[in-house]
Amino acid sequence: MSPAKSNAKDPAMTLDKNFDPAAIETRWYEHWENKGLFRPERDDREPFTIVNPPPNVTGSLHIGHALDNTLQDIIIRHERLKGKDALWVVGMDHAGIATQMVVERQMNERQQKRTDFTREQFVEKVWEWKEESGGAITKQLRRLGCSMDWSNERFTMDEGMNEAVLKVFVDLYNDGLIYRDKRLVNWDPALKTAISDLEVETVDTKGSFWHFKYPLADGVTLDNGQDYIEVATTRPETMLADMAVAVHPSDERYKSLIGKEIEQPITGRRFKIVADEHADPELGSGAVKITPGHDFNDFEVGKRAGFAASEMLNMLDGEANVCQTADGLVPDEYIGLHRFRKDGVDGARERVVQQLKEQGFLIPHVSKNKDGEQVEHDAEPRTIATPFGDRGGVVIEPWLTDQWYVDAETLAQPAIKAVRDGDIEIVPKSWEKTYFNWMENIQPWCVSRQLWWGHRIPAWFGPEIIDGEASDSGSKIFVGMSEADVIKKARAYYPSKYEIAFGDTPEGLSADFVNLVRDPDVLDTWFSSALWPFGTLGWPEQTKDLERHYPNDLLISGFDILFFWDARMAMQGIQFMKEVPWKRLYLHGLVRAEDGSKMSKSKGNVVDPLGLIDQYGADALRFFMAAMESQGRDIKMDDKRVEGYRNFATKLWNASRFCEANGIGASKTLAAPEATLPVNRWIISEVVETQQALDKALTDLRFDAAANTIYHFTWDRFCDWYLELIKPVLQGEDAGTADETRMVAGWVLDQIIVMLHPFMPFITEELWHAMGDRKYDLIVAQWPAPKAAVDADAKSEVDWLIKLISGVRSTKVELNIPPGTKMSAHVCDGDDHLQAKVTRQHAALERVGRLETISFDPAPDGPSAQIVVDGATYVLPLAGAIDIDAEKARLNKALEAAQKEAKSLGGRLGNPNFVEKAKPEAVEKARADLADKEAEAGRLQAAIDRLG
RNA sequence: GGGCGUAUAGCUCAGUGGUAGAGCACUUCGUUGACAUCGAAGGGGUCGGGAGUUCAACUCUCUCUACGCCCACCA
Repeated sequence: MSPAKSNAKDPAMTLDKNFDPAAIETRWYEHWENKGLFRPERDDREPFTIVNPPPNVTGSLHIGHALDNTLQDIIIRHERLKGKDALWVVGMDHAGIATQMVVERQMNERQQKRTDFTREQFVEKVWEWKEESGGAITKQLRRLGCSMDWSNERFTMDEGMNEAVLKVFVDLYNDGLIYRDKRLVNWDPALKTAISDLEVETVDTKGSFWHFKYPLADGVTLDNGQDYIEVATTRPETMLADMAVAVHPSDERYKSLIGKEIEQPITGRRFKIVADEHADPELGSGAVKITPGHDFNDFEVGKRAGFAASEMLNMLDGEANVCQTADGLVPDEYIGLHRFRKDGVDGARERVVQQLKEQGFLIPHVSKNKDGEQVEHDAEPRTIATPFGDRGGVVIEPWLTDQWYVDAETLAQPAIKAVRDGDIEIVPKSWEKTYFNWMENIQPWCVSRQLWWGHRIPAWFGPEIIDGEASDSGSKIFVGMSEADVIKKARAYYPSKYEIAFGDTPEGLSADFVNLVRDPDVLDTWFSSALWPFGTLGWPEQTKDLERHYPNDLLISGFDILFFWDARMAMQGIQFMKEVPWKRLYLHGLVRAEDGSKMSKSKGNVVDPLGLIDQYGADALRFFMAAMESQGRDIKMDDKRVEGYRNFATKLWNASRFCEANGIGASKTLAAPEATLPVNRWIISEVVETQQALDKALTDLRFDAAANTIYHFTWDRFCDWYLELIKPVLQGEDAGTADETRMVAGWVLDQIIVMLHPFMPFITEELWHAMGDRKYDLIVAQWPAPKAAVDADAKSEVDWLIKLISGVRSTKVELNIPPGTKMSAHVCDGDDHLQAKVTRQHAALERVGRLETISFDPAPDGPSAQIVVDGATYVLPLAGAIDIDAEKARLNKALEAAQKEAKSLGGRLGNPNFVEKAKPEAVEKARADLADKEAEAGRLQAAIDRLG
């Protein structure tokens, strides 16, 4: 059964004259999927497993996906063809922030906002959006030809994954590996949520460095009588929450001031000058203002200075507008201002600078202008490494909040060991160092997000019992798989006089009941995707899939998510499965624009893979990705190259048409046919070598080498030589050899189709069926098993044939002889062996080489061209006038090349050190090569002499 | 500040301890029924600079230069 359409002009031919990818791709994809061929029943076979990095439900296929998924599909199709129970797990990521943003944006367009709805209503709307508009990418992955197991498509928020996430959270909590802590987090004021360190992108931006006088209180002065200490900052607005000034303990200038106080000019707050190593005497004035609530360094300094996190002043609200600090010292006119200039309105930063300037506390920056005159500025211009949220796009604010943290340091240890011990092999190996470096310096992972879309944290807060009575602290935490679970735990905690109730809003406590309020936060999306390798296989249930397919064999991902995803899978996988998630981790690079720059929407240089598929076909795009993927390098986009692989597909198409027209069809055997003709034995040998090279390349994850191997075999060996050489056989009178050749050619074409299938699944499936009736589809066919060895004699004979024909051709071009001219040759120094070869190959020599006769008689006198191949000289008499000078020049060029090589080899062999110290094989080879080259030079010289 | 990577033909890139390869581009020729999305034949590189190890280095080591990326608390 073949869905191939047959609208060929020639009714005897199945294949159209032209190959049109668009005409076959959809058809074959639907065929495979409908027949369930992406996951054939193979419970008895060796499993092979890859999980696909779940794309965002909001996403659409970009060029990076095309690369990532092509590579995975090549591997999974290869393993499937090798007969394994190949499983490629697929699904989508709920992408908390991204998805919530998309839905909120849609609401904004309708003049609505998230907070117009209840949380439940909003989440319901997100689900609706997901059902209607989400997952466009899954259709696009199908267009690329990816053979993942759609029948078990997963979602990071489906029931099974929810279960897994819950259990992981609860177990980690019970083991003390998840905890709640109050500390500074990266706060995104646009999204109003905490984000993890990894989601912060530091960008160099132009900023200012302001210098201020901080007046010393109580009439204290420096030795020089100065009544202030100079501090400098890039963030003057944080002065509203300054709690100290730090100087280096050994800084002589300020030693006397340690312990003395500052009176902050705007807030009037008094605080101490403290000694701390953090202050760098070399930098600025050597004194640094300390804002523990709004700076990561200052937070640490503040702790060392004796402030508890709960005492640290906060002056910003969730949207980074100024709010009153706990001590009430922020002047009213600042309350509500944005942290800095926004929408053309000055913010706290500008206001602070202005006020201090007016009060005389600003120390101007002095610089020289073009004319050498001194000019004063408010601040020194400076490049500042500024943190931005990777989603929200605004400057991140270090903000003091309570959040949930994963003890990544503990989880990292076995994950580090797994790579060290080789339980996980990272390919290319150079990434190991990056992995170790990050893992060994890993910080607590902030996993709570102040969003509505995501896995809600299974933690409930209740009043703490103090002295047998419920306090109003709300700081007692219950973590459980369900409310029932939590009730049980709460019951055990609270004295029996208390009833326990759940409520979403804390109510005033009555004497006889306590409210448990669920944490409103959700988990970081990466928290759930970290469980992908086992959560998708059924965990926490002990399913058969889990048993068979965990650990996965391989993970392919871009290096850009090594920390986000790969490393966290390693940690969680080992923690919960006691085994690594995958045996190998392959990291590929980025696909860059043609000019080498990073593709980005803002630059407008994004290449749409679907456009390339439309233009050149999915097969061509896939082959491009494979051919360009060499380990450890980014890929530069190159349309011309994609076009080249489209041409390759066309070439194969036409070769198949040739076969079909000549009665060559589907092979009946898996093993190579028995063959007698050298050309057939030769091509079988080439298949054997190609298959070995291809398997090795794929095992080594050398996609480029794999692609090039099959490309060159198909085009250079099979099309350019084999098909040409068998033409005379197919049209010859000997029915026996013609039949043998048809068998062999059909078998070789089958091997090509199978070996090429992982790279170009569509055209190969089409050809597979077009070439004859098949018992099964190519996608589940068998990988080549030629059961044949390389035939050295056949190889040597065909190599000679190719050299001779090539020699004749280049001679003609160089002597300006029309290529179609038929010639005859006389052999000098030929032996019986050569005579036998000539006899066997006379048809090919005549048809392909245009040598009508090859005589072993001496050549007649007269003008001739001469070719030296493998120890014999072929003299080609020329009918017309020969350009003697051109022929001499040609022969001389060859002679010089041979002499040059002979000289080099001779020189090497003349060096006693070489003969003594080099490997014997190397010496032996040099001797043999020298003999060959000298003989060749001799023949060429003789040929030149003959010309007179 | 630390780490990693890359520098090979006009362009994009492979490559091996023993005198350099591919695709595209370029030149010349070609419509003998698979293919002009093609065929044939060519031109083109002191393998970033320097030093070292070695009989031998494009390949190993060091160093310099240029570019790229990642991580990091310089107010």
